[in-house]
Amino acid sequence: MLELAILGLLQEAPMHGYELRKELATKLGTLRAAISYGTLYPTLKRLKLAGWISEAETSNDIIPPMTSKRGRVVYKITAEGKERFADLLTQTGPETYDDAGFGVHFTFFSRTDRATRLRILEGRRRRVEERREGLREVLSRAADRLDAYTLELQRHGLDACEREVRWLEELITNERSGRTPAFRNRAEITPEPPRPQSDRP
Amino acid sequence: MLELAILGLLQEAPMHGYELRKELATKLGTLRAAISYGTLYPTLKRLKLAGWISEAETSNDIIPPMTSKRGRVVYKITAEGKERFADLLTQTGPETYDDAGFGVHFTFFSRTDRATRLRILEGRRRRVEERREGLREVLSRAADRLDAYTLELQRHGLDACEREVRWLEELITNERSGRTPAFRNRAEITPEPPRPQSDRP
DNA sequence: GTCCCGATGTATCGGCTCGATACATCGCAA
DNA sequence: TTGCGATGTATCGAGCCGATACATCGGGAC
Repeated sequence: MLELAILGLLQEAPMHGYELRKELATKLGTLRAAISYGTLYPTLKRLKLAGWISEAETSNDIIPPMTSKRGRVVYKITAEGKERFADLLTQTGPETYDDAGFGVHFTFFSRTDRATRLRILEGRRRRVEERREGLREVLSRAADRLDAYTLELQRHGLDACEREVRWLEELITNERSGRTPAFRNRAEITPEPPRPQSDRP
Repeated sequence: MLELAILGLLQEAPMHGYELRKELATKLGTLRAAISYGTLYPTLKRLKLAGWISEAETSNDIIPPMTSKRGRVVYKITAEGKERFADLLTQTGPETYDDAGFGVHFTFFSRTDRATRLRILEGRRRRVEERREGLREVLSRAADRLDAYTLELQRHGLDACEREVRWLEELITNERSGRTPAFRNRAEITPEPPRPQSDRP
């Protein structure tokens, strides 16, 4: 999964490890806090060894922010890497439908075809529905065996599942009807009834 | 975290691995699908080595469903294990506030004191609020740099965060006002005030 | 002036966890 | 009678995280 994410980001621009991590954090921030270095650097090594990525020349610095030339290693994607990316993006397995896998695939949805998008959305929906049914099962069958806190947790989980299923169904409908980029057609991000902190002068 | 969960379950009744896994799946099913055997059995070994749990005699079978005496190993918690459980339940660190840790702690909330419950609820709220702020940041600052799908994912994540914060605040209010077992006051799943878990014939 | 801290940057190590796999027994149905 | 699914214990490889180490740079405190 991390492999897919790295290839996807490097396809946009060459980057070094530190930058990749930050980019990963903002784009995939929905799923995990940030990838750890203990994962990132060995993976970069592995991808380089496999030939999907290669070190870019440090001479012409594409990246503006930093100045001098310490150890910084800039990677770029290779032609084989692009093929690999396309393959990974299209291939689906069970791991495609859990939180991390779905998030990464979804992030790169604009780079794949509608059929794949639909397949993944429906697979994810199936997965969440299974979880939902499991929770309903527990709540209806084992409710008397569980204490109030455990029950409350299950209810909250059930709620989240139902909400996600609805979200997925909306997205699926959009895909089917041709409106590719899914979203709330509201022009703003903030319906947000009360007044949180969205005032910016 | 798994350690805490196992000790908690074994405090209710002696169990063997397979049973623990099922119990884990229903009680903590909200967080993860089910713990894998590759994790469970080594952990049981480790806990036994540490002295927190011990093998129960297979002679008198406490568990009704199964019959004969294959390899089945039934574990029970030791006195040291109970202390350990109480410690783990009270101690809080950063890992207490991520999904898995919070879920396990919450599941055993009825076995700890109100002060600890409040501390954990507030810690979790802080954590989710941080994530929420991060997402708002991205949505307001980097919105033009991201494609529609990525944005939609962030929005969905933000939504989930806001929802969880509201849920946590409700729970915190309940705790503060003395209404210990948190719940929707709907009668549907039994208010459950007068029956903790101390019934064993 | 200098000294320390936080951001930038690469890298490794131990430990937890998962998924796959292997092996073995039991009850039941084709 | 055969064989399949549930029950049950156990190991292995690989991915990932958190902690840690090391090194440079810019800027603010003193």
